[in-house]
Amino acid sequence: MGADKDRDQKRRIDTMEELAVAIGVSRPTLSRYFQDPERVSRTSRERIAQGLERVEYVPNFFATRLNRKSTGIIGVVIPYLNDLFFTKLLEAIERAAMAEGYTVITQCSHSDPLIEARAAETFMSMSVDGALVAPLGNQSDMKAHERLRSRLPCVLVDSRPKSMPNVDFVGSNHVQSTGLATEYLCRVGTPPIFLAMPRVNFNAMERELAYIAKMEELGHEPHIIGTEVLNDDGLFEAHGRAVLDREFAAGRLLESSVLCANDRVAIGALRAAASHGLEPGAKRQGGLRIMGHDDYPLCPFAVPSLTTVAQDVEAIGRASVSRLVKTIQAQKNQDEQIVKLFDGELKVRDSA
Amino acid sequence: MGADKDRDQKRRIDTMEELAVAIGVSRPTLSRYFQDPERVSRTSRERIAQGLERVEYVPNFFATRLNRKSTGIIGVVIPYLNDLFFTKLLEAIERAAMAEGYTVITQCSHSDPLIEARAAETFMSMSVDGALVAPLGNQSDMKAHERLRSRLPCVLVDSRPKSMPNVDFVGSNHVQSTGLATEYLCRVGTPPIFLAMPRVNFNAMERELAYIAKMEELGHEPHIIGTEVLNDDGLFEAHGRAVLDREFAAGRLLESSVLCANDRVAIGALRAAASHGLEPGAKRQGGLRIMGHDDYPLCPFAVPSLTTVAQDVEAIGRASVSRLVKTIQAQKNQDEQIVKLFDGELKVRDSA
DNA sequence: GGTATTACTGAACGCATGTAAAAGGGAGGA
DNA sequence: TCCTCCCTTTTACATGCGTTCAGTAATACC
Repeated sequence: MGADKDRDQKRRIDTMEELAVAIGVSRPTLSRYFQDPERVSRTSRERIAQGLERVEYVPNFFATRLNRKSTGIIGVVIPYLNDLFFTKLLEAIERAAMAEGYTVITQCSHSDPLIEARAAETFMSMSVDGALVAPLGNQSDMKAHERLRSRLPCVLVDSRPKSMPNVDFVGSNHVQSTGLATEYLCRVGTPPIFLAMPRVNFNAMERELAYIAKMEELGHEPHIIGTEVLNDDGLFEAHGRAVLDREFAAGRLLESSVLCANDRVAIGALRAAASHGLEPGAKRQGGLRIMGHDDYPLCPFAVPSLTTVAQDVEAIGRASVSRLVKTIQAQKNQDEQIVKLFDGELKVRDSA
Repeated sequence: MGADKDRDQKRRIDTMEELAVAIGVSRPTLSRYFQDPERVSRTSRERIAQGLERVEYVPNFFATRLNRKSTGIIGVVIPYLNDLFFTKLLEAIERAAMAEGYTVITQCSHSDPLIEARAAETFMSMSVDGALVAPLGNQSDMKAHERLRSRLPCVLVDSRPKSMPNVDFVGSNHVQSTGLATEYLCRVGTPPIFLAMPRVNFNAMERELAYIAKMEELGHEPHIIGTEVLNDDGLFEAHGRAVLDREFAAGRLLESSVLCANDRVAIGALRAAASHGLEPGAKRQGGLRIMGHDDYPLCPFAVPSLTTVAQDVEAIGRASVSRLVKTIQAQKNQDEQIVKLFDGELKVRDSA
């Protein structure tokens, strides 16, 4: 009977005040209990625990946050969702933040600077303890970013606008990773040309420059294609396919090494190669090779499987949260800026 | 000068009270202005607007929500992020909700019933106006779902647990879509076998059953493989590859039509086919065919490009928001339950 | 047994805003 | 000029809970 009553319909209680009279302790005692059960005596603790079994009560999120010095919330801004790189990053961030005891509120910019700026406003109005920002890129509203930074601890993730050089940053070492890829391709075949992506973010430029630097270091002539916008849907895959379709149709690059700015571009490139009857791969000495960057989750399942250089997304997520939490707990903004770059790791598969 | 001052450092104001004295109107007038500028006189309106130009002020999110009848927030629960289907759904939902003037708070279950239940708790404690729930599946904590439903308007999206039959639901008509795919494959080649996915959610079962029904309707013997869990990473692609690797290695299914439970499984299947030197496609009459379900964004870029049946994700997102908003505005829960299913659309490409 | 110390509790106040009711103020009509 | 009506503003109270601090009970010590 009692068990049935428990299971079926507990008495619903809306405020801590009601709960206090229902259990027979004072409201402040309950407040302390919810923040940390150790802060009340053992007897009260047990009494409250038993009381909570018999009722249905959820503390009001807004009321609890309103009057606290720390809201326990971390805000995350990401540019868009339809990319498995960002979703992996987000999952890593959420796991790390959860482990540290923070609540994560994510806002997606949907590639729109206005929405990104509004997300910053939202976080300020929520008094989040800190923010992790993967910025849109050149189009970002820098004033909004600055306001956010002036109010609360911020860490940039993945991409770092040149216009905000003295902010904490966690991302990939593109000089190393792109250099590694370039070097690998030079070693196993002809020096690569670089299939760029439209310069929507700063990583795009960084990788281009890293490619050029490594090529010159190795004594080769750099050659870049695909910086122009060819398709309007904004899909990286469609871009890669369009660029290589054009080249292959003109009889160019049929025996080249092609280093793509990222894996999604490379997947489009693979598609174009297949359409033209080409089989990119390490097996054919001197023939067409296609390589990506990032280690997108689908790489092992591409046809042929895509050789790439992996970003350590998990580590980037963890490190960014770790740094942010440290800054938050230090109260004031740390004096020295931190820039943490993770090296890429070669993933040799079939395509190069 | 004045412009410079504006641009550089506006006076920062923390509370509405301060703002009121700074501008010279009463605080409640400001409150009404922020909710709807039309609710104050034109003179006050202009005065406030001018005043806001000169200061930096963000209303406190928690305080504004605390004492309102409606928080203007819609909560969204999705099972995991590393799937472009859900990210597309989420984008559609966010766009639609934004257009309706709602703020969206998304919580990801990370495939964990505990986290899913906690997300429900969070939404209750935030007094969200309503919730859109894409449930985890069989493992979901049904009691948590029920509590959520008893407190606020809910609409299930994408997947509907059998244990909650009388809740509003918006999703795909799998009987129609899977039937369409089955029929198509029967028409252009040999009757398909069905490559299932582990039965993590209810759509998996629905599609299996729809396949069986259509096969029997057409007078063919249904044949299902891949219901067992073969790999531990939980990736659909790896599952599809593992199942077909095994079959092909045993010399089975080399000339069959294979209908995959979803596109990610199919992408793994394509990978397995390539590994065994097979070229699935409509071009070879009577030969191996592979077809998916969903129209995952990468389908056109697969090698060969993947024939599939598209779910209208955009429509599902819009309809779910629309229904939820309607329920919210009707105050009380609507009497009649609504189930809205969208038909799938055939996307014929190269693989089948 | 008495006193000093500690641990815990609860009354009172504060938080930043929403909101209903009362006061104000201006226009229009007599 | 005065009064009424309508709209706006203001006053006052409400929201649900964090937090401080004085008071009290419990414990330790002599």
